[in-house]
Amino acid sequence: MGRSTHDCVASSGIKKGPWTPAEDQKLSAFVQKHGHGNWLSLPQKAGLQRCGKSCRLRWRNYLRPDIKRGNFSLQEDQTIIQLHALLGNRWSAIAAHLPKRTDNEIKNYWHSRLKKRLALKGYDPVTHKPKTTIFGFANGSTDDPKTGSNLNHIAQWESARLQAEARFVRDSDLHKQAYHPYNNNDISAASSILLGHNKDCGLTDQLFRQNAPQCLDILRAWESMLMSSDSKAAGGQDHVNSFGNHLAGDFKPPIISAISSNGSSLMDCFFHEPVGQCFDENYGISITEPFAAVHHNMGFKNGACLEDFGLWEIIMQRKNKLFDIGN
DNA sequence: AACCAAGGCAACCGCTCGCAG
DNA sequence: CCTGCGAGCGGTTGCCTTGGT
Repeated sequence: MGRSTHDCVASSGIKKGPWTPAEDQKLSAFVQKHGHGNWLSLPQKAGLQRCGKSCRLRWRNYLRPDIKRGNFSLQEDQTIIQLHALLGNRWSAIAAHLPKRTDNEIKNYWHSRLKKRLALKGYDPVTHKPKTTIFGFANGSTDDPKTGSNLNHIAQWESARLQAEARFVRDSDLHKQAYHPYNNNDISAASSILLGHNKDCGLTDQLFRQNAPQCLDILRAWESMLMSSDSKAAGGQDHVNSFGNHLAGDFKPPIISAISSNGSSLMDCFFHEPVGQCFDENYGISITEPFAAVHHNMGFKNGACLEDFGLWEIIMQRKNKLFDIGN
């Protein structure tokens, strides 16, 4: 649709290839002074021998003042891998969760580093599923009944989270069809809420609150159960505390500590980015707080990872099932 | 020192989408 | 509803750098 006439064509006078510092200077100065306005007419106004599309790309991916360059942090790695598992190759949506990073940079980083890292660990970079399980007891069965019980519990927890995500994505689509302000970034915006980014979403946030997605019901139930149990004497045998106690005697899972110490809600914990020590180094993906509790209390050595215990496969199976149903 | 292969990254290309007329 | 325009997105290309022989 009206594309070819506006694409960069190899016509005379239009320069291609790497940008020179002088060109960068011209473009930056012009955009910062006048705004970009119409990209197609910008090159002429700015005195550049480039096509508008090239200018736009250069500005977006390189010259914009709010761009962060340099190495990706551990947390950024985690976020990219998590979101790629959820969103696939939707780089712009992924970039929406990484402030100051461009979609192009993330895409390049994925192809040059993360994809290979996953492959080296034995994971399919497309499906994020382990190609094989180390101990051969996938599907939730383990030789250790206690461990198996714990893992099932964790799997339920993560399954609930994934279910919430899946349902929210569907809800988000409905909102979009009816009156939602999102465009094709709707999923990323939804995920943004889920992951605790973009605290101030304006209208989006209001819609989110007013329309209280059903997917959060399960979390509210968990939260109320947890809050009531938290007010009880320590050592109660309710669902969640027994989870913590069962794992390591007096150990209090970090998710509970978070609620009592800083007032965060379960929802916050559930959807918030995991803390650094919850990072599963072997897989290179973050895990939620309850996972960390298990991680620490089961005495996992640094070499252990989720799929070692058949857990990751369970989670991904459930996740795929949920999204299949949704679509 | 020269050559080559691999990796990283900026830039390009082709397509799609949303919007306005 | 149709068409054209402008912008955005994801895949691909090609240049430059680095490391190995």
